[in-house]
Amino acid sequence: DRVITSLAQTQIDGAPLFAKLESAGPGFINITLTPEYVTRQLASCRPEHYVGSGEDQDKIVVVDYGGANIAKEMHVGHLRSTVIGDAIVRILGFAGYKVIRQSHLGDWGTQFGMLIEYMIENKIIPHDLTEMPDLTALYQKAKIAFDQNAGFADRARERVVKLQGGDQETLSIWQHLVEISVQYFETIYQRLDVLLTRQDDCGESFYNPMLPGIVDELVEVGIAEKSDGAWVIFLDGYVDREKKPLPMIIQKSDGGYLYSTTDLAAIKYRMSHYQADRLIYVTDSRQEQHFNMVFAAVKRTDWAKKPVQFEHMPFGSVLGKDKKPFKTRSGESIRLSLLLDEAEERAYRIVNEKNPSASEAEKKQIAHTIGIGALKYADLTSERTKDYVFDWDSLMSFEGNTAPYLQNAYVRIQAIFRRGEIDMAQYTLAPNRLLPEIKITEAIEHEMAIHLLEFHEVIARVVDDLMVHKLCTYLHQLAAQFHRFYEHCKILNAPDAEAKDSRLVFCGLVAGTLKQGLSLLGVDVLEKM
RNA sequence: GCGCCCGUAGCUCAGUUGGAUAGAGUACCUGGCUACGAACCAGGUGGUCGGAGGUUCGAAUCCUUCCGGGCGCGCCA
Repeated sequence: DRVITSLAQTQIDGAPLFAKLESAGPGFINITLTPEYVTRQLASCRPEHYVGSGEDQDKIVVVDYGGANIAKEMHVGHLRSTVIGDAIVRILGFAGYKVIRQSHLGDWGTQFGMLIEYMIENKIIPHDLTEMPDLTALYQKAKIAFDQNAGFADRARERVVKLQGGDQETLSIWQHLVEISVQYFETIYQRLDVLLTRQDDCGESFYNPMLPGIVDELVEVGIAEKSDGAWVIFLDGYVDREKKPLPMIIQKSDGGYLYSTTDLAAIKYRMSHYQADRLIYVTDSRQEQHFNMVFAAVKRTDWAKKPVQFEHMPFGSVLGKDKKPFKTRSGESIRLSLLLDEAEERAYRIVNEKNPSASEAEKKQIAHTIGIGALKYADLTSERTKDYVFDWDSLMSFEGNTAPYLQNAYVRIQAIFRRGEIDMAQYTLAPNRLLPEIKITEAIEHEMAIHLLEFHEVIARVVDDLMVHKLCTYLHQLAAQFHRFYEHCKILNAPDAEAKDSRLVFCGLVAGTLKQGLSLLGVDVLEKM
């Protein structure tokens, strides 16, 4: 406060240089940054404004997206973790982190015994299964057999033992199933335009060989103990229904391992192999207790060779308009591929209506960009820990706080430069380029200028608290200010050449900020829409 | 029963870490395209911030307690 006050009192020739102070009732003062000060700040903007602060340079962060299950279609929950994870990966990368993406696929365990046993018993040869729908059909049949036929269930569990023991036939079928699933995941990643690729897939099977060593070590150092025949870790503050201490089980009494064991192994591996400084887990909020327990257990080990930050980045469920989990009428999860189809179809209809003269290829491209963009933005714009209500009509109306509103501001700016036959590059930040002078004459320009200067602060906050929606709020405000500016101030027909230049600088800075900001959310901008 | 999260306009959501008269979008009403793209803008209606106490100059925000909702709670992931 004292800094602000002293800045505010700095004057040249009796006029305030940085800020104007006004009384605002007893005990309050208004501090308004002067146009002169804001102009100077904006003029000193460098391209670095758009390439992050670099304060976290060289820090290593591992982002775990949770994992889809092999042999199952992805659904809205996976969309959420993929989109939120992608945004935070981009933002941390922008801020200077070395980011390592990890998709913790569910590619191991009982369900594979079930699938593989079913295939062998029913003489289904792997070669006949080529795409995801083949696997989901198989999964459904195998699941029914598993639930209704106790003999089959036993044989499926034996099959798991064979899989873990490295039995050739079992393993080769398993690899085939994984391959089909991974290819399917990759097509979804590509449709979503996320950074995730199959190189980032690192499923539970990867950690399987490490599990016995993890348990042995924890037993040896006395962190794990035996309870009811299982190896467990007791952690302070966790009790069960009968108020008895609630342990985290790391090895079942039958010798099997659990997901907590796998997560422990993954953390150890990420700390030693990747030298991670920060570990972020993007998963459903229902897993919060699980991760807190795993983190608490890790803190009792000596695995960390330097300070490591563990964070669970939970997100709420997706609900339908009836406030119940977003599902089809028959109660199944909605297949992600169909969801993406619908987003693009709805977008196409609107593009077709608003921009009928565009070529078919252009319409398709625009529909993809705004359809997927709107879908992703909707997932990112609300506070992520809350459940979120999915409503096609408001999501795809493309009015209000949606991705197309932001994209439209960018498109309007492109249209100005196109119409004026002006090279936008002259008005965008680049090394060794001096932008024309900014002259603030209207209140909206003043407001927008201050807001433009706050971009890096917003990024810094999101890097810190991982609340991506703050970036959405920032960008929406910027777009709204631009739309108001656009309605209120003539740009190409500005009163004089200097005003025109100044306003074009605003256009260039807003366009650059919107493009950068949206790209951090994984949303593309367009020249026309 | 224990633990975590939540309750803000009819609906969907923000609220800068305790500041001024609580803000957007949507819906509804009104106005604006012979001016750079109307997927836009301007104005209006709409609130006991779940209830009650407390902390203090000051509370949607912090504490306590009720009411209402969601989720988790030993060998599933």
